[in-house]
Amino acid sequence: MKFDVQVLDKKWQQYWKDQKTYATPEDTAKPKFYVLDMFPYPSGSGLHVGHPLGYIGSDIVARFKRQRGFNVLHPMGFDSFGLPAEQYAIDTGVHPAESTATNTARYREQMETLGLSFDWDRSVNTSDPNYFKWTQWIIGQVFEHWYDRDAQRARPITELIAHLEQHGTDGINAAETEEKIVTAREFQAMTEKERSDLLMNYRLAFRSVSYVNWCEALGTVLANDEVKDGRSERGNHPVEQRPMLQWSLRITAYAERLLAGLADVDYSEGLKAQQVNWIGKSIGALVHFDIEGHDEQLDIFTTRADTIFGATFMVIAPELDLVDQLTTPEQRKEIDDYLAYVGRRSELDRVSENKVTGAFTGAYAINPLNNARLPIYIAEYVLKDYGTGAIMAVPSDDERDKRFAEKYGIEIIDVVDKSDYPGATLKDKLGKLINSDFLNGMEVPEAIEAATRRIESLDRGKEQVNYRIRDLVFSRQRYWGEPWPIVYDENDVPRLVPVEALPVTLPEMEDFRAVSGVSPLERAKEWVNTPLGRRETDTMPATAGSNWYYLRYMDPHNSDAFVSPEAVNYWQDVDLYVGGAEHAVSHILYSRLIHKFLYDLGKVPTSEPYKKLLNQGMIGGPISYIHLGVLLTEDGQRHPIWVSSDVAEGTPLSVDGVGSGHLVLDGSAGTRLTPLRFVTETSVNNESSMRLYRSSVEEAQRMEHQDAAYFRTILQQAGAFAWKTDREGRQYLELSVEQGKMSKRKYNAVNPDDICARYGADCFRMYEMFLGPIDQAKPWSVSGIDGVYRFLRRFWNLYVGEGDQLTMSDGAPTKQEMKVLHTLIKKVTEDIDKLSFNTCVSAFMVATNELTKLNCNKRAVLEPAVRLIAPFAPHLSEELYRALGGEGSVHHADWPDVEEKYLVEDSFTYPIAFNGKTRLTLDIPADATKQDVEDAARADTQVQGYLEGKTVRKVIVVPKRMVNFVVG
RNA sequence: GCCGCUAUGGCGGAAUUGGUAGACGCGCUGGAUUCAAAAUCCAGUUCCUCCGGGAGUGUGGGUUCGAUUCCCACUGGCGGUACCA
Repeated sequence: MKFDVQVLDKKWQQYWKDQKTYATPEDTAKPKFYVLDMFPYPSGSGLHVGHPLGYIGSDIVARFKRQRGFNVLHPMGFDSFGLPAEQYAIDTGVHPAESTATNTARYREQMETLGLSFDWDRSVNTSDPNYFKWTQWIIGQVFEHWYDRDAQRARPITELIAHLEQHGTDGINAAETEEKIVTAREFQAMTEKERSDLLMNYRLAFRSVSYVNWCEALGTVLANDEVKDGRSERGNHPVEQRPMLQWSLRITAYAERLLAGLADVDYSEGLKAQQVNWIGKSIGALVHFDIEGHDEQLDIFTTRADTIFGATFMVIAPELDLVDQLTTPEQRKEIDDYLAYVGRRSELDRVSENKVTGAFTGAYAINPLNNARLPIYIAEYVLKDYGTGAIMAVPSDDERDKRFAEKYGIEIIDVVDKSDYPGATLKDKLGKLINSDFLNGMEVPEAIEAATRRIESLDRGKEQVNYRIRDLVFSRQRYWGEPWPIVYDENDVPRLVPVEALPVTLPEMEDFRAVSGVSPLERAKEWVNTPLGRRETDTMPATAGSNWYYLRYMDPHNSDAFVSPEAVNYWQDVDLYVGGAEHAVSHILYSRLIHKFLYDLGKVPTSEPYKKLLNQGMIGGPISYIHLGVLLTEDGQRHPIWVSSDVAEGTPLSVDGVGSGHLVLDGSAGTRLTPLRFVTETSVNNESSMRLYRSSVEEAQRMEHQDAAYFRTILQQAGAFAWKTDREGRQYLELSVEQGKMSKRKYNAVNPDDICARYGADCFRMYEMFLGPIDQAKPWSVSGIDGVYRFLRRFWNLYVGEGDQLTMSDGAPTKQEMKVLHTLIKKVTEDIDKLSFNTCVSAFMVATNELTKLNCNKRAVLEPAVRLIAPFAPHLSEELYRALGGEGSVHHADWPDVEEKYLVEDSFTYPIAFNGKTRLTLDIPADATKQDVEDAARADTQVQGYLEGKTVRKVIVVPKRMVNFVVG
């Protein structure tokens, strides 16, 4: 038998596939363990070395748990619907179903190459009709329910209808779009269409006109989490706010439970904090202000009711309908001009400029506590979506109100004396109330309470909890997603497509490009018009399929239900969920929402989907940039040139064939990404730069390669290159470099296939684990992989000697050999449980070094070691296990138990410290008492040397730890 | 700004409840083997040093017989988020 990684990898991967070694048996007698990796989107570029970090970690746990006697569910599938697949299809002309199938096959192949122990028979695909039938069913159920705040759960819409018929809205405490009051009589008199419209106010999946993130370039609306800094996360296109008729999920109904549930799960503090921030709970007061000369009231939300005597004006969001009603004729022009200005401004301007602007409506509100007249302004800084979209402005205690007041010359009344709290800012709720009538002298928290109570007693408002989280926009005007299972009748009443008619599949279309705000499905006339009615043409976002997929793996082929009660009652929930931190908010939050909804329906037995979450750290790679500047020649001509990153503006330059002048960095200057394959690292201590040599540029001109083509393009953009010359006379440009997430777009992705081919999957797996703690970010580097390879060779050589023959002896192992083995068992068992895989690899190295030194060839030591390394190096361990005569697969073999008796030491090497500084060590019997240890130490001549001429003030002896002499 | 994470040799990193800082690996240095190289093996490798020692876990303080570990105040890096009333 030879240590030939390519042969071993292929042999055992084929064997596992043939034998279905990793199939999950329906064995409910065993305890279950569910290890899940986050659903990948199968992109065209395949896996890079950052992806497997999590996959290997979870695979080790899955294999470990199998060996420990658990029935392990460890599946993998693909999030194949969604924007990226569709954009790719539009760019390449390949139908998304086709590209998805190709990419999925490639992902699976790569995962098999890594030796991952997935049960592929349970694989799912969100774009598979057998799968999305149940996505549609679940969303249909959401549509058929409303949220009863008193019962704190979802209830069937039929129960709401029954209540409305008997009592109207009286006695209903529901999660709703807006507060509505309807009597039973009114409800009974309603037409079907009117009823349907009213119910939309309560449904958990509902259709409404609201301001949404519209992305013109993508031709669709986006959810809040798909927008970053006013641009689409996918494609980086500008996004604007537009009122549109859209389907949404009422996640706000579950805000409190989503918050409370975090206490029951094992997620990192950071991740919990992100969820808490996203939900954004704040406790404050809703206060009604009268408006002079109007019947309407102005409702505001504030967390600082105590500062109400400091309110000197009101501000409402420009988008509110109330604006039009409040504007006086004299102010009409000013308001219209301002609204036009706001309309012109993109989300991006708003975010980036952060300046205070506004306009006066001409109307006045009346402070309910002191009847002060407060001018009502509109201003961009007040958001229509938060609270009531209106505020009472207290310039003395709010940064933005202060800037606004200063700009428009509005009075500022100090109401909080912060002199007792030096260093406190306006945001801190600290200080003593002044100029505030009955609140004077109170500390802020007390005053908030008192003011709220007074407002309530005057019936001018109430305490209110407010959330930052918005309902989840669940419509996309795109082709590649699940169609909403909704049809509209002749009166435009939406009806759920019955389960027998599911799935609603996509029509075949030649051209599925989105056209401004209209779903491409509108063009599939035959598909849209059905005997049941007119189909909804919006599709669902990618999150629809991914927020419940972990349940489908429990029972992937069920055609009667999304999961059978038996399956879900056995598998319950995910014990360990591993994936990237980029899904910390959206994916985790939305699947928690759907899970809680299904819990309310009694379809799942647990209230949280993921018990423990591990976010693997990102593996970064260098991203190199080539710098573009302008050469301003003496005759005033401007020539674009590529320059070294360290060349400063104004530097005199002379470029062959162009002339001489100096460098200008202005509008046309900038950087372009450079494919790393053309770049050489600088030799000395400089990680922020790399060199692009002229020779590689010339090589690129000749190459037939995608990267070479891109590279030629960027070089053609500038007419000349201001080469520098190194010591050997070679010409180069210096590029700037930063570490970043691996992606094909940044030309820094490293493919795991090449590494597996060279070193074998076992080596790759152990090397990735050896890089450091799995949850920490780190740059990719192959330096060190040789060390892991050498270790595997040495491990192999413990078993296989000269002539590739097994060299096992059945002799009794020595005490020392058993100690090495059991130290290893203990360390690896504990560390896998702690998800500390890097230290496991070290432990294997230490044990291998020691056993090599001991020349150990005892079966009693080496056979258990094979079972221990199996989760990390599945191929090599399988080969050795079988060679040693093991039955079946090593991956079903029992995990060795640690026997403490082998770990007991006869003596302990005590560090002897003087005043806390360790000076020497002494071997003292392990069972020595404190006094024995002290006596033994004092008896030592070296110790006596240190103590000579000094007074021993105190001696500290910690048995089996250390000895410390405190001397003076 | 706010929230979270993080800081240890030339590098990745290790160090149960506070108890020998630098395990393991890379790199580097020297040696063995070889005609030579690769591969392999052995030894050394935190820094300073007058070879007695001394300093040392981002910085400054504190608690302690003893601090990488606990407390206080800073600084840098990474990630998230932001007119959220």
